[in-house]
Amino acid sequence: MSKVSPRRTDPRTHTALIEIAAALLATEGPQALSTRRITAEAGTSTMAVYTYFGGMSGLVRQMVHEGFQRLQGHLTAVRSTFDPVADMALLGRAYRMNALANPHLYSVMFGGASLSGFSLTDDDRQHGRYTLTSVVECVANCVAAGRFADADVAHVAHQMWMATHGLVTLELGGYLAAPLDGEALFDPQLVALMVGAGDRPDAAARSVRASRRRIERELTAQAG
Amino acid sequence: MSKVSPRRTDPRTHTALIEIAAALLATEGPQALSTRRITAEAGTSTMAVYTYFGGMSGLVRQMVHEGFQRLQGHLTAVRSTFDPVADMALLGRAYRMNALANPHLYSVMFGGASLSGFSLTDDDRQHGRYTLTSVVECVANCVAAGRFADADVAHVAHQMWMATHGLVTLELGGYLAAPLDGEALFDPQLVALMVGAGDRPDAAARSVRASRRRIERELTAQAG
DNA sequence: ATTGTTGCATAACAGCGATATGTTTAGTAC
DNA sequence: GTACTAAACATATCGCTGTTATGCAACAAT
Repeated sequence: MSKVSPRRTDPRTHTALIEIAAALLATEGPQALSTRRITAEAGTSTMAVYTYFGGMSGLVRQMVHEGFQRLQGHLTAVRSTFDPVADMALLGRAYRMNALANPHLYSVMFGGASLSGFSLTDDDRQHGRYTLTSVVECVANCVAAGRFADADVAHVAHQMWMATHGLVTLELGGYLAAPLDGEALFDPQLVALMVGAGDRPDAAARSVRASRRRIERELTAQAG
Repeated sequence: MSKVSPRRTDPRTHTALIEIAAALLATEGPQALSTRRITAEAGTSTMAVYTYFGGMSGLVRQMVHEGFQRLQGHLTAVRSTFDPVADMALLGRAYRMNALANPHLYSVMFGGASLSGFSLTDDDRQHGRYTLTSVVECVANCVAAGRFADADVAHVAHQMWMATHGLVTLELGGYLAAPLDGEALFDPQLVALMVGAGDRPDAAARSVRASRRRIERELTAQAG
């Protein structure tokens, strides 16, 4: 049982490969993702992809996991306030902004876009389902505050997720042409669903509208 | 000015290539779509793809157009009845069934899944937007029948489309695990949106539930 | 210093879409 | 009926892809 610790991998190369791949995916799209492009920009040989990730699929998987983590970070960054309906609007908007900021990555994460032979495993999807936990909590807050009808919380959260996901994916697919763009459709969509969830129409519209100030404040704070 | 009509293409080979490609996409997924696989099964050389479609992108584009045509056929097959809200539920269900029957094709049509270098053009998307016309008409019927509030018809139709599209894409992506599968979520999702569109909650739930008989009848009629 | 284990570069392989080149074939003109 | 033309199509090839076999270099343990 001789324990031999041979040459170790360089963690900087590991992160560099992921970052280069993510940048390539974001700027030039899925077509540009190739072992040769990535490793050339990283200054290594194509073998690095295999020693560090076991292949192209492994690298894509790491990117997807980071994408899930970033999304979750954006969602948990939305604080719970006295107005849970406005919180819900902010959650949806954060979800949409994250998707618009990384459209190709979002497609791989949720759209099922097969990228270089990569396909989601059930384990990967489990990371993605954490998306829902923030929404479930928010719906529970809405019910607790007496704003939503006391329906199945998980069902309502799924409705919110599906509606926002549908809006985002159609928008990314280019199917929401001006002047009916995603921004103009986002509020009515959320309001309609909230009304369906038991909120009174005028209250839902008012609270979504009222959340705009928080939204703009947080966006400018993030940019500055 | 001698008019010479040279050798013409064989329309049977044309349709055969598309059908083989569609079958391959449906059974083995996007990875199986290659000029060599398709032409080998068709008994021709790879050049056939280029003479008939100008390349792989052209063949995929033809498949997508046929997919749009079939979807439109399924939607227009939903007849308008005295209950436009139930019609809306049937429209959504037809949309979902068509997507579940051809998941990979649906991803290419709406998910923006880049397939062998193919990407949708604005012209292609215009075919896809015809999806909305059936929904717009149905919403207009709902408003005319006094079932929906007199809001922007196009906005409401977009909401219906986005919600159904979101449910379908998440379902295709494997994100709706049992027991919260798409079937269990479909009705609540539609009811919530219809309530948000101005329908009374109990009436919306009742009409969606009432449409089940028509749905089952038409499905069994289609199967038999 | 020797040895064992691993990182990683080089070169190669099978498969991909696309193309250049040559052959075959169908349709017209005479 | 024959000659001609232009497109259909096959063959071979190119540059690209992910992947792998091979070999060498580097580092830890003994």
